[in-house]
Amino acid sequence: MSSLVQPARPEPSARAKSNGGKSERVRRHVLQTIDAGLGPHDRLPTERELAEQLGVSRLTVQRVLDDLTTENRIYRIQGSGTFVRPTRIAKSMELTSFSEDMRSRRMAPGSLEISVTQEPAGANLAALLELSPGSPVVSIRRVRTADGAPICLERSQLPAELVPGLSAEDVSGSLYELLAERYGIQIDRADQTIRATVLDPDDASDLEVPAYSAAFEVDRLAVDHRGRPVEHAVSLYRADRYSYQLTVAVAKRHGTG
Amino acid sequence: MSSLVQPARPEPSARAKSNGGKSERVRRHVLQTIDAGLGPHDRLPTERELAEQLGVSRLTVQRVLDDLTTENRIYRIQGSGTFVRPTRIAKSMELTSFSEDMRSRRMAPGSLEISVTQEPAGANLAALLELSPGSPVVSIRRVRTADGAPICLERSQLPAELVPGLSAEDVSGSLYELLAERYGIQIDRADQTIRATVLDPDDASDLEVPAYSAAFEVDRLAVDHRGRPVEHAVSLYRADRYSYQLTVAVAKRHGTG
DNA sequence: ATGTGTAATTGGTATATCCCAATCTTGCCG
DNA sequence: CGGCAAGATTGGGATATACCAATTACACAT
Repeated sequence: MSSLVQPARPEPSARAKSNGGKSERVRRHVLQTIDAGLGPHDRLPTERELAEQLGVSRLTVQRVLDDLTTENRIYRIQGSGTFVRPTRIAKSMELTSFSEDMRSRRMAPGSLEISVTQEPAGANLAALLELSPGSPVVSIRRVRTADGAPICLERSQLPAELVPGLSAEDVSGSLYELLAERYGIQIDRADQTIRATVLDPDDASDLEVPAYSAAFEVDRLAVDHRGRPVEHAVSLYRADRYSYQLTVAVAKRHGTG
Repeated sequence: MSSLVQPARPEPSARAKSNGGKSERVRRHVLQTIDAGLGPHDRLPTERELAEQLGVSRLTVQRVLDDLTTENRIYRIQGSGTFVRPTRIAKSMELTSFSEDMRSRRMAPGSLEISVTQEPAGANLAALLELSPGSPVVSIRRVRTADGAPICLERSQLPAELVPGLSAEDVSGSLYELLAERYGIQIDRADQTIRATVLDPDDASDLEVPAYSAAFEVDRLAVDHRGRPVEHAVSLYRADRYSYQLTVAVAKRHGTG
């Protein structure tokens, strides 16, 4: 339906530095390297190589790579290397599970009407989770509450092999905490698409609001630190109880290029 | 109407480091210092002082302050000091003006039905812009377009003294670029609250969609690098043409504490 | 009282160096 | 062939040091 759009791009406002700092040179070099031949998940030269090639110290290279990591254009794995992120999406913000989110407002998170089922993955979902089509997937459906009032209708799907023995009682609380504690899976980041929408009568009923009320629809793909997809989720948030507040800032320290 | 909620909080997932790295110690110390007695815009000890007090190198302190800057908990002014940010809101993402946003998708940004008026500030607006009530404020109303199609209805308000001689012809393009080029005002960051809503018939008509269609309402307060409020704006985005896509990530390198 | 220039202060950038931790490679042994 | 251990590779963290750039404070001249 909607044409997906990204809110930001690594094209900072004009702020050319006359001195031509070395960091900028390194940054440009790395970005050119990426834009030139490198595809997603390709490996960049090592920090030590870049430092030597460009005639700067390794720490300077590290700073630049730190920035690019913050901007989600690359990721690093200690002992392995530095790699190109697939799509360069917006900037990072802190990952929020529903439970953390609510607790930070001193509200008690909970769940209603939990169902946990297992089914074979369709083509789309299989692609998202990097499974073969038909692989078993665990589907979790929950109405999330804060202090008992419904806030969010959440449908999560995970590869069944990652969560053996998962039952409905397990997911009355935080799914991410459960993943970490029982299955040793650390969610590292997630790509989210947020849309404004209106609720169809069924979903509205579950959230206890009138049909066609305004809502956020959040589509999320969460991955662990190695980039392995762990969870696909679609959440519907009541607009009258939930809004996004955030601070946006122009990028620091990167010249125009 | 809606209870404002923040999507994130600086409470990273449990990831205690056993070694007790120095960065963590410094981070904790700084955060405690802030939480203890310091209020908004109070000055923190200098980098050199912190380094000496905590027995670490200045560079280590700088890294920690870099992180806290990224997290929008502090800000730094070269030659002056390091200061506490007012409210600790979510994480930063790149600031996007509508024009930049559209160009990054290779769509041509434009404006329709521009009106520029001047009026005295009411109490609320005056407080937001840190003016005395009744001070003159320039109001800009625009229907923003991408490739000619209406996308967003935007109402901006700026202190009149900041933009002398502003006329309707001036704001057919990017307001932020105009501020930078003609008035030397660099927008540094903005606090935004994003809500899901439905369009009332008037606004829907301006955006050429049916009444009560879904939309994003973005409430923005933009400030320059010294924290001086420059613009207050309320924007309504067509949900069928616009969605937010972003990558969220768990915070790096900060232990649980 | 007002402006002006200089010096001190404070954050910004960069270097060289060291060791640690996670990962990957290689080769040996069963 | 499989598995495991040692070593090389690679990012992570920290130090000491030096100089630059923006801001502020203050003494001084007008």
